[in-house]
Amino acid sequence: MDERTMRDRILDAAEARARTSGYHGFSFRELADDVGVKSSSIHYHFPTKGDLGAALAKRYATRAGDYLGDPASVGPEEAVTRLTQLFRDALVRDDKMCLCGLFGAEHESLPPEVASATGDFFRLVLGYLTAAFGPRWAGEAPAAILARLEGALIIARALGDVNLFEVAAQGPSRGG
Amino acid sequence: MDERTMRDRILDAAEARARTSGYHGFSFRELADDVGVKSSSIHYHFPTKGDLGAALAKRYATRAGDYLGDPASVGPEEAVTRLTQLFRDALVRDDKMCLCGLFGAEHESLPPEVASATGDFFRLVLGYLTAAFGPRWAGEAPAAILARLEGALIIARALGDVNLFEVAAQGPSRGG
DNA sequence: GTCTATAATTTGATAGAC
DNA sequence: GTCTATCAAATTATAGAC
Repeated sequence: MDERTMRDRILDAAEARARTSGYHGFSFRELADDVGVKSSSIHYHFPTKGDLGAALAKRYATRAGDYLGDPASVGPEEAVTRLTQLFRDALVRDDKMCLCGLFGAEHESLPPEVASATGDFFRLVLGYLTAAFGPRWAGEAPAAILARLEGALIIARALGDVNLFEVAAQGPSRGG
Repeated sequence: MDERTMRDRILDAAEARARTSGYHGFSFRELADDVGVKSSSIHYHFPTKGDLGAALAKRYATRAGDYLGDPASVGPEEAVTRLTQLFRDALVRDDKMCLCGLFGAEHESLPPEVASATGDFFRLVLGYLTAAFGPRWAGEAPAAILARLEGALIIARALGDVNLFEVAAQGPSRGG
């Protein structure tokens, strides 16, 4: 049996489509077909597409935060390793974009509540790295690390070459 | 007078919208209104949306190549400087995404001809950096530099903070 | 080359029965 | 909570007059 709530099943279907096509690239009808209900039932759980998009970004950020854990107890290297693995999972395990990377690229065309929740994801990750690095950190800036991972995902997927992600994710520290 | 050809006026309007909303986020009707014609006239110049999207990505790549110049005559530092300025212009001057960064994120949901032309942009830039760096280059990999710039654009726009682009674009070489 | 007109489909969203 | 039925608007695209 499917133990997920209908709300979660809808969010799962929406996330899969949004991470492939973006906010403007999926419809309530498609989600309804994916889940096996009618589109009016989707509207019962999420009155508007903006509501759904915002819930999508919020759940995505919450899950990322849970995966990354407490920055105070991981240390700088482990923090970067965990974040890198989060993006590698998106590429290899899910074969999908980072939801908020794609929403971030569409930022100006999103309903305000979706744009806001997308921003929260980036603030969460930057805050995580900043906290894990501590005030004495002299290495690559949190924004540079996160940017590299978002971009690496795009390039690797656009060129169909997983290794390009590893090359880009490796960053400045090239063993040699 | 407007010296641009109708084809270019359409591409200009389409680029502005695509760089804000993505491939799935604009319509022929909107472009027609922007340019001041009917949507059937847009179809005369670009029979399908895929034709338009591919032309968009091709023109974008060509212009980027013209801006970057011959890699054999610029040297590694100047090559990175020029590429960085290309992305800074997108953020500050245009207040738009990189067209191919957004198309790349939507890659799996694009018509084949658009996905292909988008890939050409990334191949062009990576080839440019690779050529400018030469075989003895031991610094940051071309894919890492390009990834950082694409991601920096997304993050800076999503958080409405131009300085985040500069921080991320700065990369590993932090003067201190 | 641009227009009017239109086709066929899809979109986000609502009303009301069950 | 899901359904049927429906809406008004928008979508990509085509046919044919001018």
